[in-house]
Amino acid sequence: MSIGYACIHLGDNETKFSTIYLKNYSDQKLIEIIEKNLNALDKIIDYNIKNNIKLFRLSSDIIPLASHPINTVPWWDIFEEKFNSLSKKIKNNTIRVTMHPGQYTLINSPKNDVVEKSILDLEYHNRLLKCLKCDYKSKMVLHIGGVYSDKKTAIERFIENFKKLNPEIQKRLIIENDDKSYTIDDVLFISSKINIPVVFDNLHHRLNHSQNNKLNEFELIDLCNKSWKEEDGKQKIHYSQSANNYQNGAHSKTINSQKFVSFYNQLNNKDIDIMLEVKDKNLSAIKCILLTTEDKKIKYLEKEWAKYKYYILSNSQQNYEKIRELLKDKTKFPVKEFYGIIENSLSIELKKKAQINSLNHVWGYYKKFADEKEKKKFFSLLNSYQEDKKTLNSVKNYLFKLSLKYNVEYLLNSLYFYI
DNA sequence: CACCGTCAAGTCGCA
DNA sequence: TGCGACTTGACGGTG
Repeated sequence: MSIGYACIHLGDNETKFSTIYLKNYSDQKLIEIIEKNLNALDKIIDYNIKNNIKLFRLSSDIIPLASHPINTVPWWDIFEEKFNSLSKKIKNNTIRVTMHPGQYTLINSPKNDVVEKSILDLEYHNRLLKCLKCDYKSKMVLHIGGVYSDKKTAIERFIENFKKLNPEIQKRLIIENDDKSYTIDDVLFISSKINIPVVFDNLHHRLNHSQNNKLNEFELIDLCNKSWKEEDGKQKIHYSQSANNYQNGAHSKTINSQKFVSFYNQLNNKDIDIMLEVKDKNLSAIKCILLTTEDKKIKYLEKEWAKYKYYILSNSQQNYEKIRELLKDKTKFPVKEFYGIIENSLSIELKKKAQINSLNHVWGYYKKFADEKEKKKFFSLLNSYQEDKKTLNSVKNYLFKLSLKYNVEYLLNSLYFYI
């Protein structure tokens, strides 16, 4: 079983993907951006290896404007060497990569041009996976698409258009229930017709399910399991929690560890891959991996603590002390308590006065290095923030710059500037 | 350098 | 008929 995250990586600015707009398009610029993005991907893969994250969704944005006619750059040739080295890393570390074409990729649209463009987009996704020499266990997840005021016909169109796809794409595609139109019943029905795997998404299911189906989510996961064949690899599901309330499909800031563990336990040790959909991405992936690992060593929690500690300190002195106490006994592995306290700190919205206190606190780390000009600048920014003339982020950004300049490692390696 | 409107693409629901 | 939500961050023009 693997737990993974989607596309974006937190905690390192060099792993950010860049893009290009039509207005400013040039081949040269595009090539530079692709190179930058592949290097970012490389760093993300390294991070995933280091943190034992074996499941990862590649961003569709690695190649900007990938299926747009303006882009005629043969990037698969230009970056062949880079792709080869990436593919080795992925393979040697048995990472399963997947992709998820976006909301505009619709093979069941009644409009021909929409379908044609969608097929081009699917071809792009397949091509990228091929460049990385991924086998057919590397899947592309697709939603069914629109309803177009006639669901039955829209489903038929999906099935008919699927049958016309390139067999390579057919072997990669898996289908997922969505939060508005197609329930898990609909998706299982389509799967029964075209014989491809089904991804169960728990949050979409909660927001959109048929009243007739009395099965609970774990029984449905079992049902979906039957759609996965040997050559498809392990069954994959999407797991997320909603940000605020049951009406909203927006994903939560972080995974609540109690809820996750309860869900996980009800899976009864089934060997399936869980793709997390959550705003804090890799952070929640590591959390969920540690919450469920058999390898219960306190050093993993200590490593996590090193990343979180300055943020927690800036947010809650009390929680900071609690965790220090918690990690004293080196023979234990208090993972649930640990993340419980972290989550508590993350949920605290600091008042301005407390924010200023914590900014002052962080400033303490540079005091020794910073010159008079930098000191002046910091306090002027702080003052502007106090008077609502500047945002909190502008002060934080300045401190981040100082961290880079003076290479204050413990702050650069911490999540203080990223969460 | 901070701020903020805008960005390739589709569909749906609602004013 | 047209616009915001979906979900999202990054680009890049502006002041």
